[in-house]
Amino acid sequence: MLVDGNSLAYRAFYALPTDMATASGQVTNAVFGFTSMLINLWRDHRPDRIAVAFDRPEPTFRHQRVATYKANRSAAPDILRQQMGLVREVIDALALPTLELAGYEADDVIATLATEGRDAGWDVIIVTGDRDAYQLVEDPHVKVLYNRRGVSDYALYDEAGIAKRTGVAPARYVEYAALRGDPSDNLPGVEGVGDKTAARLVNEHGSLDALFAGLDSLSPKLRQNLGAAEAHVRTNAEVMTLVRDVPLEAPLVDLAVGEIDRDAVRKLFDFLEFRSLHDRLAEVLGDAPSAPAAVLEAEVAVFETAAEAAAGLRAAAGCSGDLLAVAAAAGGLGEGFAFVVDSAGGRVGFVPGRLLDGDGGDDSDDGDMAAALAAVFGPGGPPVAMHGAKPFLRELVDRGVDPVSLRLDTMLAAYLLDPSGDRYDLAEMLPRFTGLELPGSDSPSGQLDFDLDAAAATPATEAGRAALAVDRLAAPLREALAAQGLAVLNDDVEAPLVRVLARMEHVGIGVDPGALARIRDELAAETEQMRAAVIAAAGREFNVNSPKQLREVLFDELGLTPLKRTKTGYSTDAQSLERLRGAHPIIELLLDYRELEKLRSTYGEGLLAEVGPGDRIRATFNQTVARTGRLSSDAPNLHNIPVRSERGRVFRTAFVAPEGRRLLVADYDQIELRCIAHLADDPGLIAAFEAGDDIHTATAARVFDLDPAEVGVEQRSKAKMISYGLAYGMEAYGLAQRLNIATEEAAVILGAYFEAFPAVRAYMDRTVAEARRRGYTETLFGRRRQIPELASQNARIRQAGERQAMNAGIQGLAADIFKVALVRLDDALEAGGLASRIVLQVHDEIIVESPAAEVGTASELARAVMGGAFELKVPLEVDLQVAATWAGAKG
DNA sequence: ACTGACTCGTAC
DNA sequence: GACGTACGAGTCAGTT
Repeated sequence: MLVDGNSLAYRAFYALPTDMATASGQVTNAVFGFTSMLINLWRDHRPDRIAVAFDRPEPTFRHQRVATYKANRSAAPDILRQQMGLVREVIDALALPTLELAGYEADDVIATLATEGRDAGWDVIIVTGDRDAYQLVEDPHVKVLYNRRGVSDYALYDEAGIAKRTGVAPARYVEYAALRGDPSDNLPGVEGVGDKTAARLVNEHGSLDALFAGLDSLSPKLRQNLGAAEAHVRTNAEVMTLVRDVPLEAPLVDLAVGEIDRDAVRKLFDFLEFRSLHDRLAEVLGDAPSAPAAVLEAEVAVFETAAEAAAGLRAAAGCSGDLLAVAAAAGGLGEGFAFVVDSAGGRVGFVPGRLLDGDGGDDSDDGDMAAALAAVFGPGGPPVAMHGAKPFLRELVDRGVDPVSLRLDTMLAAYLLDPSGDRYDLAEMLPRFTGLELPGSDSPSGQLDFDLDAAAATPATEAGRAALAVDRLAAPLREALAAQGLAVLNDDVEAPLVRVLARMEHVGIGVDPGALARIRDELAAETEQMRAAVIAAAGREFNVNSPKQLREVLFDELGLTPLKRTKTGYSTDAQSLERLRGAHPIIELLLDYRELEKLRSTYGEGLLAEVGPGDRIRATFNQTVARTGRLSSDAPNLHNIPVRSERGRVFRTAFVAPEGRRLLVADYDQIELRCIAHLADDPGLIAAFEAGDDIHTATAARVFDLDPAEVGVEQRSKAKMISYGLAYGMEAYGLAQRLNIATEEAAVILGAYFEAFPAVRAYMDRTVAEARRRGYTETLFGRRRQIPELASQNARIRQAGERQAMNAGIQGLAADIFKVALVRLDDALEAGGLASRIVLQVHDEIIVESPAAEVGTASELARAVMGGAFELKVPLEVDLQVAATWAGAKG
């Protein structure tokens, strides 16, 4: 078996996602795919010998013969090249011989050995993704195993197989390929000759000599094209013919397969985190199955009395050692929580919830328990590690304990290491970072696991295992964070932010349910009227909320012209309806109905359903959801409360400060555009901000080369649109849609923008290039985001990845700055001894509920803290409003 | 009754 | 195909 190493690694790289990486950040997709294929090949074909051939970087005779040979090849991405060394290490560990020779390609080496093997009567299988090897196929001894796509789809071709695939016999493959050309090697074929014609010509004439001698028998066009191309077809043939007598040092028979160094393999596979591959390899080699991963064993002691529990907690609080690992029971603090008592011994204590609720025994030692909780989690307590700590912290806050001691949240750490996950659970993380498994998880043997412990798992054992898992994860995660430059972001921003968010969730924001209900009721009455009007205009009853039924009405029955398609049919979205305005009275009615119904259902009904005790809404703020580092909000989502439309904005009047208090609304002015100015270091954009005037007017002045006083409304609006679209990688087409102008015109404006702010374009290009090279983007704070789409072969997916890359650095930096401001403002309000509380945040806006007497102080703090959260090359300006409701004085 | 895909619309 | 990041309401088809 002769393997083309470069070809296989290349295939593997493009077949597998580049977010496949070890905990320390080494991308492994190519080396994984390569290794996986190698193991499969071994398993399926059991060769007596295997050798792997590699290309050399030096030019070959082909480059000398054809100056443009492979000139169209772009360099392999860094993240592939990095892995070639690892591919070699895998081969070495498996003790397979490798071959390479300056001046020759891997194919030539393979051709030489294949020829030698054939002559010696051996069966030879050539493994490659390069079609040139087809010429080597020869019944009955030489076959090609051609890797089609992915890492597991390959076909074994004999002469008939090659003939079926190409239309010619292997012996004629070179002539055929010379005629059709090889775009990947930058060898053009004959104009007008593709697969089919090339095969026909070769089959009818045989050799190139015969073909060119018999041109007269061909159609005029073909004759002309062939005649014109004769020289380079002959050159193609020369270059495509593989060299069968490469001067190798040793003959085939000496290509001994060495003894596999199982220790080295284990070490390397451990480093690469190839656990399943290691098992597969062991199976193929007939080794005894490797010992199943060690199972995490926690010895859980359940405290029976409050006094016992308090003593245990105090002892834990006294241990000034490493992180104290804690885990709540699945039902939350009310059900109990566990903490690690003895890390080395795997001993864990569990405090049942009943002890916390003053039900702990004959004597009432609630005070004792509360004090003990505070001693562990409050000021002066030991550093604590948890997994997904926020709900627990929230419950502590609910119970009057101020939880300040969280240092590591393993879920947050996993998010920081790779924010693209959709969930971060302990059972998955533990084996990935430690080689341990939680009891009851699927065993690698694949057997059904009727684990009695798992079946009988109680809240105590579950929480105990979780606490110990957190304990075991702490060190490797800290290492991984440090290795990826994420330690500071974690320690100074994300981990402290958990408490800030827990406090915000605890406090909630005040609402006026009466006002909310009135808004809802009015909307309900109006939507009903609008619904009736739509039905009347349609001429029949139907469900207006159903896009499917609406499609039938608009496009089948009323005969309106559809403008846009969705996956399932014509689109009825607002943009399409807008363009149909005037075509039928129903359109206007529909647009009004949609607006009102959206407000009624999502915000009217939705918000009322979330009003809690004290007339306050307590949303959940998610810290591990948004891929860019932003926060998200749910139950309810308070990040999309309407503001742009008059009707929608009314909901903000229902978000109120209680009697005697005010809402202080502080928001960053143009933070993302300021981030762009800073990151791009664009003198023009920076100057536009420093001028302090209206940024969009200043931008328009530069783009259209005008005095700011001369900038018209239209021009300002165009500049504004570009500025907003910039962070999202908007193109001319998108701009044209927004401005309702021709794409060509939009392209001109966009061109003028980038001419006025050239460093912005340079920044965008640089960002994409760097992300493509590294496989991830990084904000100034070191926050990473993996973008595997950048390596996609699909242009649409790749371009989407490019826009994500451009956006991540910008939106991410704004998010970093904002989070710093949140943490510091919460601190500052507390340090100032104020009763003001942060009650809400919306990406660039912080809302503080402040006693009337504190409003001045709180405002100053907010402006100072937010404005000083990070130093950019442009000032960070903060707008402040104080009002009784979120609607405020002005927008 | 539940779930997930889909469409649509709201925010920054 | 064309503007990034979220969440949620409602419809609809399929499953339990």
